[in-house]
Amino acid sequence: MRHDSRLSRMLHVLIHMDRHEGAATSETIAAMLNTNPVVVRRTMAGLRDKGYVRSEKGHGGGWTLGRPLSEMTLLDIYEAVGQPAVFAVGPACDQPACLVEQAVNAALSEAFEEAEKLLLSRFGKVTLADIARDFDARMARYPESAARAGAGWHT
Amino acid sequence: MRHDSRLSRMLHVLIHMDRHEGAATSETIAAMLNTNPVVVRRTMAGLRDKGYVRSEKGHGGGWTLGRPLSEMTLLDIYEAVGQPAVFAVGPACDQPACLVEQAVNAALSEAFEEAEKLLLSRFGKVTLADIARDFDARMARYPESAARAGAGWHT
DNA sequence: TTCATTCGCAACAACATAAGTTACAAATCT
DNA sequence: AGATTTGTAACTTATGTTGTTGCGAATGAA
Repeated sequence: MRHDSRLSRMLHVLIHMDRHEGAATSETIAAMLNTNPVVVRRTMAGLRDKGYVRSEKGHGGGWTLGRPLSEMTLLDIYEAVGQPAVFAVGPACDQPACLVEQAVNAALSEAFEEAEKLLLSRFGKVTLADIARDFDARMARYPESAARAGAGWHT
Repeated sequence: MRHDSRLSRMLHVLIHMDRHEGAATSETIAAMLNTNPVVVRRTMAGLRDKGYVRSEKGHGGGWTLGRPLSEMTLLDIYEAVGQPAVFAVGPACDQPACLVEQAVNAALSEAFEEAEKLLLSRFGKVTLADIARDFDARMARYPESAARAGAGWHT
């Protein structure tokens, strides 16, 4: 099963937007993510609905941040992109009549729910500003990449 | 993304096999899982390779347990079915040149790895005998289902 | 006003993967 | 020999993410 990369992509975009003056068009963002402007609009729509970004039509329009990175957590963005299923494995049947299967589902659910709880709780504690800070640290460590990274919109 | 149900199915089958005398054919198992004999053989092949089950061809052949349920953990079976990807969400790119994306991947990986570690560690602590015991408890609580559940091969 | 720019959205195609199916060979037992 | 049963390859189906096309609506500039 190919995994869902929307969360990763949106985090990437948001941090770039924070480091960039003015609005970014879907076209620009798509080039950065190696994808299509329509995919960008589709995915960013969820973030717009929650107020994390704003969009403007027409000349000079595009996408801008709706609030500072310090006020967005991984959990916020995860939810804004549609709370995709966390796990790629799950039960064969949701309401099995078979008691064996019920016991199996119970054992699996318990483990999965615990792991999901941990994951989301951790997501809730990490802000995009934290990631941006890590980016700054990486840029300081690798000055040869810094030129590219600091030059605005890029890969 | 539809999830992978192989782990769930194999746990289900193994416990039924434990409660059943003699070999079970792929046909019988497939009927129980509402699937196809070939899917059963394909999935059980992994368990056979690890010795959790044995298969015999020809008359009176079929599948039997290779060791007691108390000596199989959820982790064992998870690995035997091919260690499917645990998570349905992941990075857009595995080796990004972009330092922002690297920072994003690092933040996500850290959270995912921690959750996966917890999940697999928990899997390692649960034996199939534990699940079978839970099944016994459920059967005691719901005697009306017990007749069906105890009658050998069923759904 | 007219025109270029840009988002919004519906509809459809491409692609990946789990699951289901068909067909046949090989092994085993009666 | 013949029936049963697994082993496996090849193909099809189903589902979900991603990619693409097309067109409408809004915005700003000339």
